[in-house]
Amino acid sequence: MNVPDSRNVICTVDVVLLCLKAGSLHVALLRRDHNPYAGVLALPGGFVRPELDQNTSDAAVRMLREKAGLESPYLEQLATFSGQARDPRGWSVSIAYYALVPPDLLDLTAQPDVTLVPVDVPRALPFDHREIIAAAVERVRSKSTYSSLPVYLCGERFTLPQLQTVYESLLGESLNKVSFRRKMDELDILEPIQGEMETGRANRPAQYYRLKAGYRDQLSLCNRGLSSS
Amino acid sequence: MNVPDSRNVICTVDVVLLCLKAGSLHVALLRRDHNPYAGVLALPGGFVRPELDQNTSDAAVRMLREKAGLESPYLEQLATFSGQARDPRGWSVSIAYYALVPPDLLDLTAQPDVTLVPVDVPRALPFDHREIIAAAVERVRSKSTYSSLPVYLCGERFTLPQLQTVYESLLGESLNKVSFRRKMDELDILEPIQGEMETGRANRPAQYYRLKAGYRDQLSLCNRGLSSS
DNA sequence: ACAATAGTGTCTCTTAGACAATATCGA
DNA sequence: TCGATATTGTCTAAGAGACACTATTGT
Repeated sequence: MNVPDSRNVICTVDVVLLCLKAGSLHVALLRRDHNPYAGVLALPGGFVRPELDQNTSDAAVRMLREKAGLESPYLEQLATFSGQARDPRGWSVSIAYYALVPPDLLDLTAQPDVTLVPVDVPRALPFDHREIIAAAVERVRSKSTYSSLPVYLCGERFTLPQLQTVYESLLGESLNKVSFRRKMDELDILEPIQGEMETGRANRPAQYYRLKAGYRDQLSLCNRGLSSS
Repeated sequence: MNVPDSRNVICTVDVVLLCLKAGSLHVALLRRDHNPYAGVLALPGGFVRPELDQNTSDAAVRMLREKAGLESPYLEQLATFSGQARDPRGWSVSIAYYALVPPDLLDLTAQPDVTLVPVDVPRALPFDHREIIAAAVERVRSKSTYSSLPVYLCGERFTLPQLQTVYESLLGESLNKVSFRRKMDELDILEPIQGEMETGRANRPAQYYRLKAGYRDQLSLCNRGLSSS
C-alpha cells in the first residue's frame, strides 16, 4: 500500500493509428529508436511525461505529432494493457489509444520511418502490440456496425458510394444500398456540399458530403474514453 | 523520454462495484483508511503492487477481496483516468474497473465499512470518482440495451419476470414482455432449472432460470478489456 | 445512342410491439 | 371459485433488404 511500490510501474502510451489503403485496413508502425527492440517495427508510443502531458490523452496526441507528424481528427482511448511480462524493462502499464485518419493525412514520403501494414496479416511484434492492434481492430469493426465511426477514415469530403465502400471494407461484407443510405440519413451527421459533385467518370455524378460542423474533429470530445456511440 | 520521468506517475486501480438495491442501481463506497481524504467515502481502490499483481485486472480482484470481501462474478475494465489534478499526491493514472454483483453477495453486516449509495443521486466524492462512477453507469446502461450484462446483477437463479424488472430498472423504461422473452431466448445464454419454480405467491409459479455453464463467472474472460458484447 | 453508376420509389419479408387467451398458483 | 401473475399464441406495425426504375454523366 506504499507509494514506492507503485513507482516501480512503467507508464506508457501506445497509439494504434489506422487508415484504409487499397481497400483494406492498415496500421502505422514505426521503427523504434531505442532499446528494447531498437530498429524493430512497433506501435508509436512512449513514456508518459508528466511535465508535458496534462493527461494520457495529451500524451497520445503528442505521440502522433512527434512520431507520425499528424493531428488525428479522431482519437479515442482503447484499453489499458499491463503486467510484468509485456515489457522487458519491468512491470508496465500501457494506456492504448486508437486513431482513425484519412489516407491523405498520412504523408508517407514526409515520414519515411512510418510503415503501413495490413491489420489482417498476422505478424510478430514487440511487447503485446499484436494484441493491442487486434483489440483496436475489433473495436473499430464492432463500432462500424452501429455508428458513424468509419467517416473518420474518409477525407473531408466523400460521396455516399465511397463511404459505403469504406463500411464494406471494414465489415467484410457488401451492404444494401438503399438501407445504407437510409441509415446515413437517420444518423443525421452528414450534409451535402452544395454544388460539389464527383465528376470525370462516365456516369451520373455523385454528390459530395461532409460531416456536419459539430462532428468534425471528434478528438476534443473523447478525451478519457467517455465518448458515447 | 527517460524512464525516471515516467516513474513519477502514481499508478492506481479503482473499482466501481455496482449492485441493485430496492430496484435501483447502487455503488459501493468505502471510508478511506489513509490520507489523502482519510475517513471520506470513496471507491475501493489502491496502488498497483507489482509484487502481488500479475496485471491490473489482478489488482482489481485484490481490491474487491481486501476491501469488500467478495469475489465478483463479473469484472471488466472500464477506462483509464489520468492527469495532474485528480490526485493531490501528484500526476496519477487510475485504471478503473467495474464489477456487477447480486445483492446477496454483498454482506453489508460483515463489511461495516461499505456503504451503498444510489448512483443517480449526485454527491461530492474525492478524486474524480464521481466521473468514474458516471462512466461505469453509462457503460452498464448502454450495454444493457443489447447484451446480457444485467444477468450478473441477479443471483444464481432468477425468474424471467425478475430479470425483466432488472432490465427495466437499468434502462428506466418498461419493456414489452413478449419481446423481452424472445430476446432472451435468442441470446441463448439461459437455461431453465428443471423442476424449480418460484412458488409462494397467489399465481402461476414462474420458472427459475440460470446462466448456461459457459457464461458463469465471466471474470476470467475479460481480463484486459477485451471481452466482447 | 450507349454503357455505367448515382439516386429514388416500392414491394416483400423479417422483426418488434400490442393484445389477448390460457395456465396455475394461494386464498 | 376468484384474483393474480406466468406463459404462450396471434395480429399488427415498423423497419430492413430486394428489385427495379429514373437520372446524368463521358464516350
